[in-house]
Amino acid sequence: MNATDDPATAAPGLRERKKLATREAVRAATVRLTEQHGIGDVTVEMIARAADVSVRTFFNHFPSKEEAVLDVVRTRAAVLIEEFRRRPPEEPLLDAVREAALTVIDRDDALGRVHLVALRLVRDTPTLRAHEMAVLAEQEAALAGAITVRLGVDPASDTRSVVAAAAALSTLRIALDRWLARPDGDLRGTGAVRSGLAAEIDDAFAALVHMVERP
Amino acid sequence: MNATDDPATAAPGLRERKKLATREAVRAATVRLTEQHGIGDVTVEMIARAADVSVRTFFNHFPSKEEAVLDVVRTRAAVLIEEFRRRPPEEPLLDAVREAALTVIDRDDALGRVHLVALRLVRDTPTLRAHEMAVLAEQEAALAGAITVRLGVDPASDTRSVVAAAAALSTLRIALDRWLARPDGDLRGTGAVRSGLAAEIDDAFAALVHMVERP
DNA sequence: AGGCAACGATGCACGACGTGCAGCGAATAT
DNA sequence: ATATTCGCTGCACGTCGTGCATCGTTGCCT
Repeated sequence: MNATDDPATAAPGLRERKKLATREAVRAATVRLTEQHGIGDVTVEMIARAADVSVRTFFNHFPSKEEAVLDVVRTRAAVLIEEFRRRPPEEPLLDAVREAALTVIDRDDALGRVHLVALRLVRDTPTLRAHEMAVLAEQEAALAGAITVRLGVDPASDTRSVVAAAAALSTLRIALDRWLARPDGDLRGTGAVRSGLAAEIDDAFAALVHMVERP
Repeated sequence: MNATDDPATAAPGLRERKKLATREAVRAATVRLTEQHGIGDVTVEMIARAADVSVRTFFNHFPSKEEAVLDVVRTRAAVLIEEFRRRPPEEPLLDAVREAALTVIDRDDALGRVHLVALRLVRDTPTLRAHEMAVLAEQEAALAGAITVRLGVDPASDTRSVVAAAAALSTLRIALDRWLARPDGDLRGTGAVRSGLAAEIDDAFAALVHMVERP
């Protein structure tokens, strides 16, 4: 056990850093090769060679190539929920979701490029979209839990939270898709990215409200 | 070519019927074995033996065991959209979706038992849930198209239809899940099934409206 | 009826996937 | 300095999914 600090805030240590490094190398190689050849024509062996690790090591970090690409999505979704939890409780639900999403954008805006490529891959490749939906389904439960806390209702047998979580995530997904479809909104400065995506989110949420209010 | 009739309404012919029969046998065997051992501990070879076909034949009908189970979901979703298309255009959107869903229930209520088991399996098995989400993502596009037609708007660059489709399917999925969670609502008469599910659907849609209107 | 074309079922081969297991060597704790 | 933890690696093995050639049945045509 580390003598200096709590494990969460502690300096990662060399071992940990190396581990993270290889994981990153594997992830990057997967995204790059998938971008070049399409996920179907990439073998794990190719990825391993490109990342300069053994095949076995690849599987030590990810259960499949798809998951390696999806790692971005999973992380983003987790962060989104985390941010949502710290929004002020008096804020309207949809606003809280919206702001949480924008905060996520601001956070890894600097990472940018690689993430964008991965997100586009997920958006355009059927196999990856399928896996994305699976990830979102997992996070739907987590978000629903957070909403029950926010509303102060009984976690079990509460329909509202689950429906709200599902609707919110679906809407955000569509907004992100639409934004990714923009031909130019690639490597803008931070401000442009945020405002561009914010516009799409507003648009999508407006559509949701419109559907309910105007049958 | 069949001399008597249009191919769609024509008598299927022996070949076709045999094909359907084996497909059904395979599907049934998959569901049954999965129910017994869990999808993880079932091999395609086991299924093939149980259905009395070759392994190769299995893959001629389904690309994986998961898809064999998911076949129910895929069919139901397709029928749902078909029914939605024939709802009167002046009907409110959510009502149309609701009625279409109920019509689907009425349709294969008689098939009942096997379908219920399959749906429960999908609901409880992570792997199958993931595949379900993938199927729903496909159907989301189809439903969005149908909504586009209904609203008479431009299919491209219309956010409302996609958002509406996603929200509707998510809500229906949750309603179905909740209904499947009922311990007793298994093999009731037609009326009970319909009303039971109808109640869940109303509940879920109400939750959706509630979320939007009461932030 | 008889022969020909269409088509589903089958077996075979092969590459890829994913996991359990054991050994090695570097990082870390004592 | 020594013991221990832990990530990386190679190996073996069962399973998956597909292309290909073949066989037998069904359906169509004259």
